[in-house]
Amino acid sequence: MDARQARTRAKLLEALLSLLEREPFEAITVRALAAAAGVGYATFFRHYPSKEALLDDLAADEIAELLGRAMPLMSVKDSGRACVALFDFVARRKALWRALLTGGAAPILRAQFIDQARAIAAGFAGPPPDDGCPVDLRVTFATSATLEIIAWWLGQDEAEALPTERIAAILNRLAITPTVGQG
Amino acid sequence: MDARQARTRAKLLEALLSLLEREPFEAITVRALAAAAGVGYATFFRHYPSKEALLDDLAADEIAELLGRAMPLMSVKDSGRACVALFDFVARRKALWRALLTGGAAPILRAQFIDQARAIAAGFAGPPPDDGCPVDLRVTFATSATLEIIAWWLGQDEAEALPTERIAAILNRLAITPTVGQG
Amino acid sequence: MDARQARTRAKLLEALLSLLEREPFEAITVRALAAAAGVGYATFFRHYPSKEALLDDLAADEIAELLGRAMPLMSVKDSGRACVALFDFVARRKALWRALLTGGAAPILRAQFIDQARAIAAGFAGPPPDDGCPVDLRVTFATSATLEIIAWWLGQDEAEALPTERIAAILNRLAITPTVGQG
Amino acid sequence: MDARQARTRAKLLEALLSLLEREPFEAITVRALAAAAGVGYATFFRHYPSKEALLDDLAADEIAELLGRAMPLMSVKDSGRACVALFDFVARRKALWRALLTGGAAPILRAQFIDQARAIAAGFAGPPPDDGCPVDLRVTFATSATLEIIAWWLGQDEAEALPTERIAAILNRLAITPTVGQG
DNA sequence: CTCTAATCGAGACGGTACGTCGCGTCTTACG
DNA sequence: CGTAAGACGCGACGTACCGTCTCGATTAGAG
Repeated sequence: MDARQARTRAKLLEALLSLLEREPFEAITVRALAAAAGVGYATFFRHYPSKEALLDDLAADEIAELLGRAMPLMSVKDSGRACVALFDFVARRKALWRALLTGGAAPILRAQFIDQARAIAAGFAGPPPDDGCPVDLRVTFATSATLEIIAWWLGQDEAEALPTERIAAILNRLAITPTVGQG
Repeated sequence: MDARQARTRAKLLEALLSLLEREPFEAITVRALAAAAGVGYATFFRHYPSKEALLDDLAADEIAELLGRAMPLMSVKDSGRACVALFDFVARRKALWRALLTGGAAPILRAQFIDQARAIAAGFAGPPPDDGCPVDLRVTFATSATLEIIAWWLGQDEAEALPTERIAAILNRLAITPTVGQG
Repeated sequence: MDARQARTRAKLLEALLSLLEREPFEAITVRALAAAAGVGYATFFRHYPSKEALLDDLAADEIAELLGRAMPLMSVKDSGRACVALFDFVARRKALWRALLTGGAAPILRAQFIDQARAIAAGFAGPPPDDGCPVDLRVTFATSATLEIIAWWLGQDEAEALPTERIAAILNRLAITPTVGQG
Repeated sequence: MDARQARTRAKLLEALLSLLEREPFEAITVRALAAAAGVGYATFFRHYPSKEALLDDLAADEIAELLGRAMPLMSVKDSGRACVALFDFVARRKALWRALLTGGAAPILRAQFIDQARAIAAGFAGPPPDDGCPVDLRVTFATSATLEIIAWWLGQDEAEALPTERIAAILNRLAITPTVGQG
């Protein structure tokens, strides 16, 4: 791949990331994006068909990194550690994740998240415990619930927000255990 | 209140309802709405500041009716019956609820739903069991999870979709019991 | 005629007059007019088909009064006195005449003025000196030129404006004498 | 400058010119203009802030050409020739000038005309004969009177209209001589 | 002095044009 | 000769007035 292409893509991703911390995704125009990236307006469309596609790209990276931190620790008996790792990661990039989970960005992020989660779930060898709940629903539920809890936490007042261990424990109890364990 | 106003409002609500069954909310323009309602374009804005506000109104009605069916049956020991009632209601208005839970309509519906759920939760006398999970998060989680599961169910292929009792049971186990009970 | 009607008409005329001193005619909406007159919006249309018609009414009164002052003094040998009377009258209602001669009000006023001038000219018995200039053009020219000079005078800075005798003399020389006399 | 811009501007001017021959300026909407020019509606505003500005542009061209024909012939002793040239020019574009001198277009045209006339007057070296009439008023009067006489002539019935030499002579006598000469 | 009809206020309504904004395509001028 | 800059067509937005209309609530002026 052309080095210039890679550079442009990187600049666009970075620009989106920086704009997202200042205004909601819906309010970001392609023109602003191109300007912030120091790139011609038409050039944007040579790389992405829409700003949604760019966000999708950004979300893929971000989520992959998040899951890369949390999933290795995940196991039936010790999912709690994974949850703590997850919140530690999110806590370090609050502004970005707040932007990703609110407004117009949320559906795209959600879809990406579910896709990646599904891919990982498919990788697990063992047959899921059959309690009548389809695997697809398990994944959807766990993912959505996780995002929901993260979003709620990010929306709280900075001062009185729950510490990461506490919120991680809640996440584990409400979203992870019921879908991973035997129910 | 002027009888004309009430008539116009009703026509607008009905028009939105009918358009929602054909196209996603984002794709519905105010002009199309006004035309479908047989109402002047400017008249729309005399009643609602935006199509979102109209949707909010519609959602409020719809959710109030849904909760009116399900909540009376709700109790700690027998929330299952409420879940079945809920899915029976949704099943009867599949097209509409599909529209409400997908695309741009979802956030508005979600917010309405959480508001109404919070109001109901506030009505419950007894202090919630303190397991470290704030009431606000309980409500948010239960509501989101419920909507998530409904949305998943509506998204399934008609042919192989789970029967309402089965999906209701799953809803009860994943979303209701963990937040209502002692955890 | 109903006393209420007369009262409403008077209130509308007065309202227009007062609004004209604050904003140009084009910027005055029928709604503002009705409000300023303390009259229902629809009521306006029960009296005048448009704000132009109301202005026409107002202009007719105003011009009739102006001509009533100036014309009696008019004669071939002593038109100068008439011109002074004319400017004295205008000077006393500067704000109004400024409004009438600027912006959207001007054409209507002009038309009224020419009509009334033509009517008066028709009343003069003697055949006009035939120098090849049609009477209609004489009247149009004299009227327009008069209004033009008045408008210019009203547009001048208050401080350095010409005294009425001076401007009256100019009016007499440029507009009146050439059309009344033998040329 | 971009060739497209020039092309668009030309198309807009031409469109206005052609529409003016069919309907009064006030009745021409920006939408109709854009459509007649074969140009997008929003594109209009990329070139002119309002239809008035476009008319101003058109008027500037038209008046410059008119004055270009008439002024070179102008001199104290032989202004008559200039008047004839002026009416010859106007006669050749009757429809357009009728449109320019009636209705909403008139004030704009008048202002343009006075501006250009003032510029030309300022170019004349010699000090004006001081008869107590300010130069500014001279110019305003001569210009207005000229336009007035042209407008009257254009408004006459085609059949019985005065020949150009006759109306030119009248113009010279009523408007030009009194302001250029010693009065 | 009453009663009946004209007149009024209030304001909802269907229209139409406005000027703005963002999109995604396509032309052009420049390096 | 390719590429960024940006002009363009499109279409929805929300605003502002327009003039029509339907209400009741007054209020003349005729009987």
